[in-house]
Amino acid sequence: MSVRVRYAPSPTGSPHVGNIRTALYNHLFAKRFGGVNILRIEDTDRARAIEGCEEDIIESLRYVGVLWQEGPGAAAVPGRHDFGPYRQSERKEAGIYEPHWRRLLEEGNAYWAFDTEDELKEMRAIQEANKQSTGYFGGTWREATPSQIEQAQREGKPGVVRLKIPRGKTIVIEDAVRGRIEYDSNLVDDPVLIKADGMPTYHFAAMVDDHLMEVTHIFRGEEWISSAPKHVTLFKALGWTSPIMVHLPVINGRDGKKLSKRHGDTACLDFRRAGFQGEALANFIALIGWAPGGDREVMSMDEMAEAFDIRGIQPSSGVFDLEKLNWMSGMHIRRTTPDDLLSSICEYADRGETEAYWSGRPPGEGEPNPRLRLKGLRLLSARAKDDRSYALEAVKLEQERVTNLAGFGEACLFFVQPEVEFDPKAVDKWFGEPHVRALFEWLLSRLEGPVSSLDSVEKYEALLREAQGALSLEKLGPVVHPVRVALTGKTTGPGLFELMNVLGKDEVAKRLAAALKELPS
RNA sequence: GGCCCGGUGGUCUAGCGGUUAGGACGCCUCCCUUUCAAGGAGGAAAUCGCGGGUUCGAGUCCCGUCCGGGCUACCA
Repeated sequence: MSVRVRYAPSPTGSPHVGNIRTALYNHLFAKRFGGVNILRIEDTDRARAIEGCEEDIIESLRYVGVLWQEGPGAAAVPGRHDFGPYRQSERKEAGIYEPHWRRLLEEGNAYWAFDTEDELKEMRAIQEANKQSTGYFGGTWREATPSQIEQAQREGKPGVVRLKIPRGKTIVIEDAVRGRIEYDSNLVDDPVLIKADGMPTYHFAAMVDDHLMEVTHIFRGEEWISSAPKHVTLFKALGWTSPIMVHLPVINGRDGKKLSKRHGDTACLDFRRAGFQGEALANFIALIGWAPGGDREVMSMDEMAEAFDIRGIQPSSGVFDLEKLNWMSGMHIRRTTPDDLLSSICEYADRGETEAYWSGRPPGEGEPNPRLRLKGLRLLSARAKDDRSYALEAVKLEQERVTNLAGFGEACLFFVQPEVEFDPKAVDKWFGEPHVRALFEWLLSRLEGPVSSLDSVEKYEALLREAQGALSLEKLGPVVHPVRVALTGKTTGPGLFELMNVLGKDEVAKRLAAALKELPS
């Protein structure tokens, strides 16, 4: 039987990295075994539904490179059996669930219950007072007679359908990650299958859909593990075989607590806004909770799919370590071809959310200066439009010292800004040296004079070495460093000769002249 | 409270009865070098949560215990 898996989010918020990791595992697993990945929207809770959420889900998936062959946003394949619709609200409307719960009722595996909210609350209070487990273990309705039920219905009481969990048994679940887990069925309460508004609950809809959609493996968060006995009971009652369950460990924040807003970026799309490439994020989150064989870490989506194996999934929870993401992101930046990289940078720079993301951060304290970053990004993207090869050369020179798309903003800024913005510390460090004025003037005279063509890295190097000799300097450093500050405004960056070669003779001359004016008199 | 899951350096992890407990991020040192990175070579950092067993031998198996987490909804 071929593999069929599903990512089944409920549209209650923008998916965070933990959710997306689940989606990623589904994709990797399907891809590894040539199976199908399904996107199914679990929108059975009308009260919690958030408008526009489905778009966020789809965008998040596309961003990290998760593919799905069935469900909203999937391209229809002619001739293939369609298991849709793929939104549970639509499935409910289509009457897909009803025959199954009716059957459960008829066969005595489920029952109507008409407890009011207050009655339920009171029951729970009593259970708590008596230190019993809370939940619906029978109440007044599990063993109600048909006439009692009829009467309640006649009175128009709102009712729910509950699954009748068999008592006095051991319910066994086989988890692919943790192995065999046993539950005392007396401790498993009767879950609601159909709510009073007629909508199915997760417990019912998800399992019915998994069966109908011929799902073979259920990848889901660990938080579902304790309701798994309800699910296997349901499958059994319906005479269906349960898919293999794969419960995934949770991802925590730095402090070991569940990932939340106070950890900063947690939504998948936050990382797109921050400038991480989708594949880098995917690589990183895949490795929280899963280890491919060997010592491999930096992997493309294809490489991960090839290596993906449930046996490599960790049962223990993991921590989201931004430092390591940064490193991994840098590795992916280096693996990207310069041409693709430039395209990604421009796309990133041009996206509206980028500006919103960075301009909303306070300047200072942290490393990146949002103002310079945005300025660089904007200018670089503009430059790429009318002189792509220039922008490409700039990107190439910065490629190995930048860790994500956003970093090209400040890194490439000096290449594309009309006037260099000097870092005061760089100026303090080098422009005060006594030989600098003479150095700049010497270079300027050579550049403005009838020099032979300066069209290679080597020629720039030769020029600077000549300057070193002309000024009788022992080392090349005193030549290189001030010139670097003059041309870039900074003390760090690509090799000076390389960068001069990209800037070109005229621009170098212009900047040297401008720098001369910055020198203390 | 009850039930369930988890526990190897700060972090991600390898390990599947016998290893000097391996790798990666981060940190430190050195090399390379015009700076910063990248790259290379080293280093500090884990009595494998703790305590008992089983065994010639335990991170690996068993029990207990502690700590962390999840569930305990007509939410998913």
